[in-house]
Amino acid sequence: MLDIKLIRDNPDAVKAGLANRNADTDVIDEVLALDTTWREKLGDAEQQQSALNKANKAFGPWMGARKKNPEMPAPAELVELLGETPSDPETAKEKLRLLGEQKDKVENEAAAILNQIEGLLLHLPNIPHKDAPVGKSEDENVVRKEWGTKPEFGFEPKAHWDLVGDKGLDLEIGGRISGSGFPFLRGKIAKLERALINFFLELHTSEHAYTECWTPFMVRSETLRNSSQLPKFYDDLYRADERDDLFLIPTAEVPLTSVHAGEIIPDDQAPIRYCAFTPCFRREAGAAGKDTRGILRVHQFSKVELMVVTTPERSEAEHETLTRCAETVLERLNIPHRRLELCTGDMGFGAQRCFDLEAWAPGVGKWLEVSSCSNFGDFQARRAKIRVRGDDKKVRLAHTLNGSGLAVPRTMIAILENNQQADGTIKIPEALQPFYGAEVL
RNA sequence: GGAGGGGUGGCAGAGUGGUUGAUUGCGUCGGUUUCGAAAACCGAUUUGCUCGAAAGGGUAACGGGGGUUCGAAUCCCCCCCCCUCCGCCA
Repeated sequence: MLDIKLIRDNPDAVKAGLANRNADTDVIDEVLALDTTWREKLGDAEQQQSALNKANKAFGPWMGARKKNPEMPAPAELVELLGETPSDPETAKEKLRLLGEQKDKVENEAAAILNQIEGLLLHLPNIPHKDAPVGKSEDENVVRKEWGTKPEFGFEPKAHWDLVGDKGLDLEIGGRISGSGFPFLRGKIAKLERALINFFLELHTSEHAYTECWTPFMVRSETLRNSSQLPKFYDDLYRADERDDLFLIPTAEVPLTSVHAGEIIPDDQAPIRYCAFTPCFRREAGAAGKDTRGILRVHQFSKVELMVVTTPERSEAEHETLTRCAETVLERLNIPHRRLELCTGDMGFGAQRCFDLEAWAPGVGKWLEVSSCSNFGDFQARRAKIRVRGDDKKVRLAHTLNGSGLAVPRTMIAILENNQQADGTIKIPEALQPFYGAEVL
């Protein structure tokens, strides 16, 4: 969520940022107008409340005093508020009740407006970081680096769906059980899936400083709002059913981001780094008919996620570190890949800056996104109320970051397609062999 | 699913309608004392919103949301979470 104070103080900068993201900017004027009214009503209500509080505070002692002396006059606070000396407590009560109703009315009006403002803010994306390249669409993303060399084959490389039909990737059975986009794996491919998950986790926990987590795979709507999937992306989520407020997680980012929700973390405990394997469930509502073949785009997939909570001062450095951790996975697996910096028009809703890692897949002849490493700034922290406290005791919003490390299916595609041999077998990358238990698949 | 107990400040733990944002203890920070430290003593120690240039003022919060009342941490209703026991089931 954007900072209402930033919008107040610097509406033009906010609009410019939103415009770079191809987002609507008129809503900012709407928010500003509502905000002005809200603050007027709030001040009004609080002033009335203040007067009522003073009178109420004096009321009890007055009642007590009247027990000893029924002639005890009403206290000055009460007289001041009512503008007259009440004849008896019952009359005073009635008048206070009416004043309270007046106050409630204004208070409710203010609350309704605040609600409206929040509704608008919840649908606004983050403002891009000043260093993020400005651009309209994915065509303007910037390649920051390329690693490895694309393999040369003495034959026409096959796409993964033609490579492993006999090795246990069974899309039809998945379809029979659950529908399209739910791959069924058995035998060697099932084992390869497990090997990749273990390899990822082992690398990030043993060599990188991430704490392994095991999270719930279903979460409440509140948890999804914290990390900004809700309210805007409801259609992309699987919901358990209407009896429970539970959704299937689209990524481990969701449960991990809420681990420290509501907390104030001392600066010296930052950065807090977590990683977790989870299945990810996505309806892919907006992508129907796109990348339908093989396991390019599926409704359920495995992923190991990296997530960081840190101070505003450290977040940029952490962003680079996190991205490097994800890149290391690809390097160890010897997969040709590149790092893309997303332009303002292509970044995800909550990101202020984002690097995508793309693995080369020679069979399908495409770069495949296997990781998206984002710095959210304080965008998620504001929703989740995650804060940090410095040596000077000052409290400020934390920064959150996350990235895949990595998504399994597309990494698997890259391994299969890059390491295919003329005889139809696939060489297992050396780093993965201890986890897979063989050199060839 | 059934029965019961409970959710209060960093922690522990009081508080059942009126100067209680909240007794007290611990912890933490500062000071006195000391060559230094411990102990002792003194003081400080939540966060949000809002008004204000600032100083400072106002307001809100005792799991969450409603209600009763002139007034709610305290009474009523709904929901969530934790604990114990029973049932059921990996």
